[in-house]
Amino acid sequence: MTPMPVALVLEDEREIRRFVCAALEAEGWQVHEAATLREGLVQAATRRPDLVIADLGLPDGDGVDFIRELRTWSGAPVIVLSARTRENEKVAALDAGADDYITKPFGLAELLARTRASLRRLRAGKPTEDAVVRFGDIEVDSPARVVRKAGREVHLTPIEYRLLGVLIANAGRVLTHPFLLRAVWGPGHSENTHYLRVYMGNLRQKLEDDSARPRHLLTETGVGYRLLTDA
Amino acid sequence: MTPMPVALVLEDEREIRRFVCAALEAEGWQVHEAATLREGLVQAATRRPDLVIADLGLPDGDGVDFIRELRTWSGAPVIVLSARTRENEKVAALDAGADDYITKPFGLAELLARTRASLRRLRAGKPTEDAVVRFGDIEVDSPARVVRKAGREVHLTPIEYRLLGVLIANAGRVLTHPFLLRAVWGPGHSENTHYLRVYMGNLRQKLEDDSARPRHLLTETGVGYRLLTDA
DNA sequence: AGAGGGCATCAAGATGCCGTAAAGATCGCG
DNA sequence: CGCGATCTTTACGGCATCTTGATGCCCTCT
Repeated sequence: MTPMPVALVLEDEREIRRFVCAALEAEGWQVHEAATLREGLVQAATRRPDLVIADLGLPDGDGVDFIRELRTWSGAPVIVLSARTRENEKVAALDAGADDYITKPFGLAELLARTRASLRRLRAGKPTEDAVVRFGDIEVDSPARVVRKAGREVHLTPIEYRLLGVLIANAGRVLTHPFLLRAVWGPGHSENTHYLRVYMGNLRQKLEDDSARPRHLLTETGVGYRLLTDA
Repeated sequence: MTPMPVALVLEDEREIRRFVCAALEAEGWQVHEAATLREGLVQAATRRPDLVIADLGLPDGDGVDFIRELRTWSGAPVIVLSARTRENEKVAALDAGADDYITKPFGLAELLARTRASLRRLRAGKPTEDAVVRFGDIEVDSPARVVRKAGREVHLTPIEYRLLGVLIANAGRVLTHPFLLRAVWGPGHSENTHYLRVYMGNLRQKLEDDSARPRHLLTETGVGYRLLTDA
């Protein structure tokens, strides 16, 4: 992967596909293309991409199925391209294992920024486990179960801490409401979205400088939340 | 430790136990004995041995569990005695934190050689783990098994002392209820959270200035307890 | 401009955990 | 066999946390 990262672009509209491919190639990616779900799976299996960019609306099937299938054997990051109109499809895709999403129409800068983020996350691997995680002036000491902000210790309740832990374990990814609810409250509570609003509010209150304008604990309207560790 | 090193022999078969103890005493060790896992943990906590020799097959549990529990608060070298020749048993014991492994039947010479090696390593390696721990006006003298507050000696019962020992060994980090219960009462008592409330209460009564507003023995509601040594 | 959905914040119950005291049960020891 | 120390268990008041509902803002669509 190190010499030349490999990307797979799965998109049926020829024009968009060319645009995305050109942008990635200019950034130093080796790009492969596919226009159908079926071809996408074949390409993914043969090319072993380090990154997949996939449209959801494909002629021969749902992009969500593609992701679910891919996830059975590959951990490569998947960025979803989606039209704004289908909000719940976005959620389904993220729940199926997508890492990020971009709403059409999108700009070049945004696309490249997200690919870089995905790649960075992949390279970092997972030395994130039980070490000390830092972002901004925040410090999460997992072995000690202690959180500090600007050196001063911050007390978190059990649920607050668990929620933060899930966000950290998936830093940079967009996590859907149902995913977070299942992860923190367990199966069966996958709908009380209001819990999340309250507890994300608490976390912001305790960790962000300006809880009204968060820099790390971000809201993805209609979809979920995301922790940004580099900002 | 220099005057007379302390050893703990954990072995259920009376004959072997006597044999090992006699050998160690002849070598200048002060020896304590235990025949069960539970008693072993109690002895280890109260005697603070410099060396532990443990059988794997105990009437009330697996010796591997003993090692794992011991390792949560003590770094003393552990030599395992075992009739089990299987490779994975050995690996399990060493993974749990054992330092050496002797297969039964074994000769006196071999046993003594290994104990000497342990002792040598102990003397050389660590300039004695901080024998005396201080926080606030409290002073815990581990080798002497004595606790003082503001110079005056405080009497602790065995359980109180063991609980304090585990907290000190993991100072600064939050210890969950099950963890503390296993470490102090042994495996199988991991649910009686109320024990902890009672004994933390006792410790606070004896050690804190204002037991209602503790400065060192802190509670993490819904999670566990932790000892703050700098405050 | 108005309606509606999603979000943030606040604040009041409801819940379950925690601390304290004190009464049994157990053990070691003389 | 009895006594004291320690451990275990029970009971209960108080409090941290969780849950739930109400309110207002912002954005989007009609």
